[in-house]
Amino acid sequence: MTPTESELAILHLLWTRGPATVRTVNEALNEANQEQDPPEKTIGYTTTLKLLQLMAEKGLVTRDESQRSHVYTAAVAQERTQRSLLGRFVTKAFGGSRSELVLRALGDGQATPEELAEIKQLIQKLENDRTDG
Amino acid sequence: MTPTESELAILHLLWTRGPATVRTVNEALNEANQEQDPPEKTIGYTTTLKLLQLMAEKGLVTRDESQRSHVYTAAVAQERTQRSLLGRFVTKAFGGSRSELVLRALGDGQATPEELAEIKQLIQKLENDRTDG
DNA sequence: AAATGTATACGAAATAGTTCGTAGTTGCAA
DNA sequence: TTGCAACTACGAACTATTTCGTATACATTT
Repeated sequence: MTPTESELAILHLLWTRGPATVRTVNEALNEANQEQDPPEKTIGYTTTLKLLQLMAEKGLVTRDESQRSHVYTAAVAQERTQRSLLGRFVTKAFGGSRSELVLRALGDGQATPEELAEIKQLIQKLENDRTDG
Repeated sequence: MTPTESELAILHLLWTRGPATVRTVNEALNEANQEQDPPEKTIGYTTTLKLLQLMAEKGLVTRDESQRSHVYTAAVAQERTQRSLLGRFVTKAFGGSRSELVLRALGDGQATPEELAEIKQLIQKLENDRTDG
């Protein structure tokens, strides 16, 4: 089951901050929205609640109802989800070419030297794996 | 103006194949859909027509009405559009981390040696630019 | 125990995107 | 000059997603 855009924003919060209540998620979403330029409209509490309820139905999150404030936890793995979304995205936006996507991602001068080094290492490893095996 | 998913599929055709009529676009879309697994439902002619009309209104394409069959041309640059979509995507799916996205894109063994070499070259160039300038 | 604040549940409106039927036009071939 | 095939225009249905109002329950404070 692939998350919608709003659902993804919530998943990302749960992945990075761990399990959370509706209120926590809602506040975090709105904080993130305010940091945008231009800032987005504030999201109502019940909107976030409804989204989390739908996500629970879909199996994207689980919830612990033992407390009055239910606690939601991401139920899909970050890596797997990102891979799947990336696959979709690269198909739609780059005609399936991963390298085109990577070139575009690196090609606007946003990447730090550390990031570049990290990626270079990964490529090295991939090339070695190929010649070894 | 940022294209929807369907609009993007059309833009991609126009970018790679150049200006086209509704019929050409429609047939190309359906060909692409059939190659999928599982194949998608065939898209009706008037659906594609309507999409192109909406895209023209939004300024995503221009059209030449001098012939009976109007000819549509992409009106937004591929690189600029891809950058903008990529920015959105990396924010939503990777919390803004470009390198995470790149690692994920390269890390599943789908990239060919040629692609890897190409990317290595780009990194080299980026690093040189940095030390030079 | 009443009032208040904070929860969940859920229907339904609002919005965005996609799809197509139908009407009307145009060009061409019989 | 009639008929057919292919075209555009456009309203409206349909789907998916997001948003929120309202009802109701629970816990805490007064």
